[in-house]
Amino acid sequence: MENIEIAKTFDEVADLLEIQGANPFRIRAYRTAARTIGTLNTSVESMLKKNGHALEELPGIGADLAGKIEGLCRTGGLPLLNELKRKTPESLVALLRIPGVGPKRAKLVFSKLGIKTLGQLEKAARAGRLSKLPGLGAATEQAILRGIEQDKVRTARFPLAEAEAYIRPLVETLRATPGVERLDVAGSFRRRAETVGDVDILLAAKNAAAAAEAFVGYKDVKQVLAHGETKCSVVLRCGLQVDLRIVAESSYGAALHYFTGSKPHNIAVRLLGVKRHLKINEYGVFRGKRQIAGRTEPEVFAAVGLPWIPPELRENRGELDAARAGRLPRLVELTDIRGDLQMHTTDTDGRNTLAEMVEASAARGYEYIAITDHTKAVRVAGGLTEAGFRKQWRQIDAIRKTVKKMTVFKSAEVDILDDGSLDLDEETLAELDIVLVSVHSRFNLSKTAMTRRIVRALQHPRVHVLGHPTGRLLGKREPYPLDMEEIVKAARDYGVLLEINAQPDRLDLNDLHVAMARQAGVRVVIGTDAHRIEELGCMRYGVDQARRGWCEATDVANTLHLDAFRKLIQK
DNA sequence: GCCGTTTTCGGCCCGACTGTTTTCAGTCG
Repeated sequence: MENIEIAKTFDEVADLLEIQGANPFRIRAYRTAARTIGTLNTSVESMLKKNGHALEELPGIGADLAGKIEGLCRTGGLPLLNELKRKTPESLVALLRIPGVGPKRAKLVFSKLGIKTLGQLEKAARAGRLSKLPGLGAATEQAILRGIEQDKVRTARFPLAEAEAYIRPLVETLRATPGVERLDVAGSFRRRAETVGDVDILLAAKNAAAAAEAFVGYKDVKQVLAHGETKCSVVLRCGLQVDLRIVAESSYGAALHYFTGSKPHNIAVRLLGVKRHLKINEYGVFRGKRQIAGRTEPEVFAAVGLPWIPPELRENRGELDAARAGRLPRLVELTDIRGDLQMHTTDTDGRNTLAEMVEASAARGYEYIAITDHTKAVRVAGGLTEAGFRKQWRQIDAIRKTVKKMTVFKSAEVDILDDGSLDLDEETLAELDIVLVSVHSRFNLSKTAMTRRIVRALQHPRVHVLGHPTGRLLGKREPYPLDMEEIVKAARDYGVLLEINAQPDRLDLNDLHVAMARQAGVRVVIGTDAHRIEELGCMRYGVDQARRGWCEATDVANTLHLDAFRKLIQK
């Protein structure tokens, strides 16, 4: 059983327990455990194989939950979940998705009206039967109906880059509003998560009411969900929800910390506060009624004895322990990047010529780039034959004579065929400076077969980089099944770099896999996979992902200067 | 259901907005 399945099972247990009105702390225990298991970077099954009691070492998992996880792995089922489903239809869980419907109301409509599904809820709302229930009125009924409509067209989470595009003009509007003194986009956006569900904006203003007005009156606001004195919430036309919080300057740091999250990180920090008899909220750090910190973010951390922690690490995945021990990584930065190791040209499916890509890359100040056009198996991209590459090399040789400041590596994104062999002959492979390999077909192999296929490719002595290792497209295509622990091990054993593909809808490896590679001592390389010159700018999203995986510059191969990088790729 | 530098029992992070219940529950983040 995969970790993610265990996490989903526990979340479902928590949902059903909530509807049944169980002890909130018991519910929280299941949610915490779900998150812990879901973000673990080794599989539970392999942990159990090594040590039967390893699970109990995990924070928030005691004897009981460890036993349940073990049972899940052994039998594939959980008796508690079956028991809960017997009492409460599992279809009720879908009702919790609707804004305005929580566990209490789900239980209420089920017990009073026999409603079990979203469809039945909609019907009851249209018939005005919800507003007759105690505690519900016409306004709530309408809100629920709107929520159901929204749910039908609900777009998935937004890739970070897309959210950025929608938020930038809103932020400019707010900054230009008279009286606005400070403004930050917080939340998962500031943590540089690969996707964001909503966007949190924090600001300090002389005139809070005017700032709130400017926010709810923004031209692209479709719907105002809440409009209070310090808190507003809207949905933009694009479907993105944006929350605004307005605080005093004296609370700004505490609020920035609070709204940056993540929630589990905040809870962990607040617990540290509780141990020191401090109360931490979005207004500051308080001893009794006296505020002792909160104007700046570093003050908040200092109050619980910690140095400032970069937002990308705030996921409660060990950053507090690392901070306490003085072992926070010095995260890689965009300015550390000296080269881009994946890009395409008009010779295959790129939109700019080789010369244009080279010129634009040089303008970014890179020391080196790799031209990685597709090979012939990728027909839709017009992949090159061996002869095609030789023709391209003549162009590169010519460019090398004129472009002196930047090295252009002859490279290719060589297709990994079904059986793990490579889509170029040995002679051509041997003449490439860098061999990047990746999978573009037969995504439906079994986990075992796909893992074997890729490991075999990594064993090839000419291979330097594994491109977009899991093949996912955010919101469009799931990663193909893969035993990432095996892939990382193979990368280490055969000296292959793992790519962080910086395309905003790939970001592949994900943050957890990056951390896994780093822990195994496998270097990553960040490539933009640019298909046009504008996409060379995606590098920063790849750097964000590396930072979320705790990477320092030394963990990222393309932070090396040219000479050191050349040495690294000598196999 | 978890956990322990006050505790193996009795705690468990904290606050805003909305609607409707005339004082607060439910929901949300």
